[in-house]
Amino acid sequence: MSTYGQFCPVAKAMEVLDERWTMLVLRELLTGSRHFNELRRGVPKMSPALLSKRLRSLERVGVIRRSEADGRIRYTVTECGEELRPVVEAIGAWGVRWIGELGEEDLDPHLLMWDVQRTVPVEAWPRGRTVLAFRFTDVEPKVGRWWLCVTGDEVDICDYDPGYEVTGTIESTLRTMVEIWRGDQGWTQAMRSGSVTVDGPRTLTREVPRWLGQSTLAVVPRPA
Amino acid sequence: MSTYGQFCPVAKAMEVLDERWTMLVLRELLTGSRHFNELRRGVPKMSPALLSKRLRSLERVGVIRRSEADGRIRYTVTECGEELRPVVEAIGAWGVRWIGELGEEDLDPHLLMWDVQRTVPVEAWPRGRTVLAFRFTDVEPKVGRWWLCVTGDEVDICDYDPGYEVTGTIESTLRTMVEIWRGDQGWTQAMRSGSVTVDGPRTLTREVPRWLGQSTLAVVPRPA
DNA sequence: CTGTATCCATGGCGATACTG
DNA sequence: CAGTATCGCCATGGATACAG
Repeated sequence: MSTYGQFCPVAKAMEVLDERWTMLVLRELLTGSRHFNELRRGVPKMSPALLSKRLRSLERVGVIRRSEADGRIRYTVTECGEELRPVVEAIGAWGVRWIGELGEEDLDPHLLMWDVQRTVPVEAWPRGRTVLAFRFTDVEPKVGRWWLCVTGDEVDICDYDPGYEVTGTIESTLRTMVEIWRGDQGWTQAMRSGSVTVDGPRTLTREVPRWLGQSTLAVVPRPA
Repeated sequence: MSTYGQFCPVAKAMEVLDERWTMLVLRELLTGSRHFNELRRGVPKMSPALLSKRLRSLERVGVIRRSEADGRIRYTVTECGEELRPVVEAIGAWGVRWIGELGEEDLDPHLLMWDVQRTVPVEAWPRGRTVLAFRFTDVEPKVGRWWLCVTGDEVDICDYDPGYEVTGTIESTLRTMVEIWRGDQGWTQAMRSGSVTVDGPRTLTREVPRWLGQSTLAVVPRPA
């Protein structure tokens, strides 16, 4: 961790926070990830060695606590770490407002479906098993087909056909789905314009937007 | 500028903001610096080449605007940049609360006196010329003696004796003065304990704390 | 005053494989 | 599950000098 040689609190804070990946690890911790491999899912392009190193840094500074429970290692956010939530939120709000352009390389389907999976409002779904298939038309089939299975309170995401009867299929480009997730465009607009199509029972078109969540930053108003 | 390959707004924002020095340059811009060498005074340990590079990045993203006025180049914060103020403030507030320990290398007297100079509440000072001498006992004399001259609205800081009659002398370690500036400890406490001594007319002891400013983050309450 | 130009070393980080 | 180990690159950024 290199230093700035300044006593300014912003400088002292950034000595920790400006290291590559750190803020994203923090984001994961603050959204509830507590185990190593759980964190990895949120930052899949980060090497495990580096993640390990960052976790140590954060522990040293006092942002997280490392403990063992049930034979598993658990990382929990301390009070000090919890107070970084406003920082992460402020950065996110600024980012969603001012960094609108996404490169192709930002459009990671695994990340999107992982986000989708963990924000499914199960209470809005039917009680029995419901399977929603996703089809992204602009990426190679291997990462373009997903199945979201909701059974009671249980939510599963698969990148292979789990074999259950499919209730409906959502088709769009990956980019469109990401933009909807981020709140850059709305479901209704996208469906009306045809950039998203929902195949299945007629009622599904109305259900889908209520069955799927969005980024917490989607509600942030955009600059005029 | 390296990328994270994530569509998350936090990730997209950090692609810009996590580069070394960027947040400190931003801090300077948001506190009113508009010219290259003015910015340099705020980040003296940053090479001019790198500062130039960062300014270009920030301009490309839309955070600042580069313009020419009176034959000088001027950097102004855009609306996009202005909206980073909450981010910088949140980071500063967290930093002053949780990163208390300062290394010797953080104690830069030039930076401190530059800060002191630009936050002098001139209206609290006498109308005529007043000169306050600073003496830091724990650093080499070359950077341990300073003269703060306030004449009407004009404030000057010198690292050499300007020759005017000295109204009073403040003596302490550099560390103590930095801590007072940051709000880690109060003037009254420091003077009572003897870690700061004020030499001059008897009233000066009461005047000095009102003549000198503090970091804007000094008022942030500290963790119990 | 406002930067550029150049050079060089470092070490951060990415990639991959492997382990208790 | 939760990391280590190793390796090697190249880009970052520090230093210095110089220019319009």
